[in-house]
Amino acid sequence: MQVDDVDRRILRQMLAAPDAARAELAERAGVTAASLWRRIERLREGGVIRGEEAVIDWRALGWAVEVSLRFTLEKAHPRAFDEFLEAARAVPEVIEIQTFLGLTDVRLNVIARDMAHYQEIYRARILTLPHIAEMDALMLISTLKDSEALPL
Amino acid sequence: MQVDDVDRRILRQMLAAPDAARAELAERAGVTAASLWRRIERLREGGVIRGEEAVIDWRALGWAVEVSLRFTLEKAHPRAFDEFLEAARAVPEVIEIQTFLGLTDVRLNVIARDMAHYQEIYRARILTLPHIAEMDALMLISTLKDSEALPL
DNA sequence: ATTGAAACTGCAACATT
DNA sequence: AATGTTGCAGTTTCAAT
Repeated sequence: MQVDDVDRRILRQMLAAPDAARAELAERAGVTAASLWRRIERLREGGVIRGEEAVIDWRALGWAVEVSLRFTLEKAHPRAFDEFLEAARAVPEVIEIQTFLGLTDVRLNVIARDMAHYQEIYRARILTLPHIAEMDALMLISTLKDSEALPL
Repeated sequence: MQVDDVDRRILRQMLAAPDAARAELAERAGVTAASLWRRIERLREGGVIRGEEAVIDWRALGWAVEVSLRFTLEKAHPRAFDEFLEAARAVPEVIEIQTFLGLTDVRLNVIARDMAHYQEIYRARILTLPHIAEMDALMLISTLKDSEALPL
């Protein structure tokens, strides 16, 4: 899909000021509201903008623990990937799933109310996932995203 | 912050149908539009809802490669963390930064236009980051998020 | 919780460059 | 082919009740 400088300016503004009204975004990006609207529409259709998502702070909601788990799967089994992913998806506390090319096959992010709760989820719902060959875990401390310095 | 069942229902609906109009969300959550509005306002103030973000598909924008890099830092140096994070933040191609408790200290997600471009960024901007003791890299294939089965 | 008024948004038709 | 102008129905915001 064709994306020009104006589109990039709009995207940059959308990321920098996510809650701004469309009229304000148009002004910041230096286009009229109608033009902005048409371009956003095009970017949506072209798949560049997937949608607008509410960003939830799980910690504020009382889920104090987030753990990042890496898995290597049993490659011998032909359906290992599919079965593992399907099972992981069904665990409510798994809030993110990524697949990779490399030593590690899958990464899951898991949330829990506290460490005791995490242990519970870990034993009952993570270790029971099928086709795990190896895994390791890291406790997430903080996430930083830079909406200022992006390659747009 | 105090979050009741109605709040949770609203959050669930917001995650399940991010682009739905507020009026529709109100109906789905079984509250009036005014009530929905007040509750969303409260959840924002309480920090549970951080904001609404445009989700960008970097691949559709022409950034075909995304790599997840894990770093262990030189613990000897007292400012290693701060200096590493500051430097990482200044790299436009670094689109996500997370810090951990565990063997690995930091994870960066880096995007590039193609593999050649990635090699360039890797040599010029990643390997030059200060205080790296160890690192490993994984190429991201796909991200799956489950808005259906969340612990709400 | 309901009503209502003002502001804003999504979308379309048409003229303009 | 993309932009700006205008217009309007529908939605959101927010205060009064």
